[in-house]
Amino acid sequence: MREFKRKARVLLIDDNADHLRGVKELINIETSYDVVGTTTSANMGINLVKKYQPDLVLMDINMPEKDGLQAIQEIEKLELGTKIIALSGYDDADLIFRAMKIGAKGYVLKTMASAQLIYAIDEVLNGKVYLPSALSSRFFEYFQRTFKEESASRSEENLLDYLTTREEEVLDLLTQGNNYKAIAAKLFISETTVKTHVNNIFQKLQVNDRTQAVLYALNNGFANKVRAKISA
Amino acid sequence: MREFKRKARVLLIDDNADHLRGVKELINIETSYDVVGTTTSANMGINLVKKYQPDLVLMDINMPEKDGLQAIQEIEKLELGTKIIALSGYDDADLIFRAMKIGAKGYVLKTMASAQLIYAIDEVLNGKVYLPSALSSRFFEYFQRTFKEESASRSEENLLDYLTTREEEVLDLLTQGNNYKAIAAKLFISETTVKTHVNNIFQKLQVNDRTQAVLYALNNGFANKVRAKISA
DNA sequence: ATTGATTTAAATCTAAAGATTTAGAGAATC
DNA sequence: GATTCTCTAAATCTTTAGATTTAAATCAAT
Repeated sequence: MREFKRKARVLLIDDNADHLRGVKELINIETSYDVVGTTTSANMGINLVKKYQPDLVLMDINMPEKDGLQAIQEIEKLELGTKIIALSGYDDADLIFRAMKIGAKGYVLKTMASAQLIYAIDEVLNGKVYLPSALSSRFFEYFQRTFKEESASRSEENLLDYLTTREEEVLDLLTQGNNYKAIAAKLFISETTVKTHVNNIFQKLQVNDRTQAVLYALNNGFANKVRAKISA
Repeated sequence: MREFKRKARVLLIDDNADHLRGVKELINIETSYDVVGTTTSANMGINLVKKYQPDLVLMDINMPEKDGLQAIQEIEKLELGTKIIALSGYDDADLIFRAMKIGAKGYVLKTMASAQLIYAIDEVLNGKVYLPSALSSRFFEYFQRTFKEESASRSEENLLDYLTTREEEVLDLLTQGNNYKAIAAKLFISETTVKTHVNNIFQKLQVNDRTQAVLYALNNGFANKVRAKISA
């Protein structure tokens, strides 16, 4: 599991100096990785990433000065392939979700056993994404809740269902920012016909103008609906 | 782990009759759960769910007749609180992602050890979401790839960055479907001023009308941007 | 102190959007 | 065969929307 061509280089960022020392010693004693730097400042950490280009960063995300999540995003923007494991005191689902969303390859609680942290480091350095099962469970619940609302609002009464296929085509072109002339050209019909369709769409969606129609469509899964029809 | 007030009721759906029998025996021998029904047809499975209202459904998602994912969605729509574990022969990231997205509480490969399946059933019946770590790794890679594109296009050149705060407020109201008059009223400024702002927004976003402006905003993380400022 | 950016505002004009009515042709339903 | 639905189209009219120019007040920064 833990064979590397060269010793993997690790950078530690944690505003708690005690915890920082503890993790550093843990890595030095229990693994063959090199701790190339430690810092209690997120901003300094970003500079050290640029300087040392470590393979892995352990990032505390509960820091007062700068948000650790923001720091992760900035490191990701550098596109150095730096792998990041978020360290946190909280198993808050929203935090976990946001960390993973912006590209963290792992998320470990500070209260977890040292072996858990080392295992996570090993896995991530081996190119995997690792979340302890207790946390991945949290993540998935949050994930499903997030996507549930979409399908829930879609299951109620979706005014989009009343549209005819032609009206769907017109609305699709509306959601791409086309005006009457462009829609007429693309559908090979007259501009007045397009106006008729658009007005009917407004009636059915109970809106007053194209912007509202487009917003309704986007907020009620129109794109998914159209793509589903195309792929079916 | 495996204490229930009443014996949990399980329904098996798998077009492979042999596999179906095998899983049924496995559950009968190794667990205390009741297999209340088995079927090789997805449509029949949905009917059986309505009839028996099982606690858990094991759903094969690689069936010829009907797509297992679609069947999962239909069961979810019934809102009976039925927990579903997807069974599949493939560890395809897209399949895993889609299954979890529509509400599957687990995803287990047919090639996995029996113990793995039983563990997944236990966990899910205990209210958890369970993905074997090999598969959750796949899931997360897919998840991050999906969200990466968003932040990537955001990191390039985001024309939204050139907007002034007032212009952001106006655009925010545009993305809610307001016309000039409504925006003027909400910002306590004249309609002509709003027009000026809107025209400046068009220039900066390089678009021709409000619909395109709204679409640009939504496709480039405008909502997130505004909310971030508010919460900061 | 002056420059530059932002916010405000008005006037004017053209173009586009939206509302409403009417209507014919074809397909599907009953 | 009659009816309903969909797609097509035009005419007319009113209302927004959008382009362009000009300009005053405010404010931050050099």
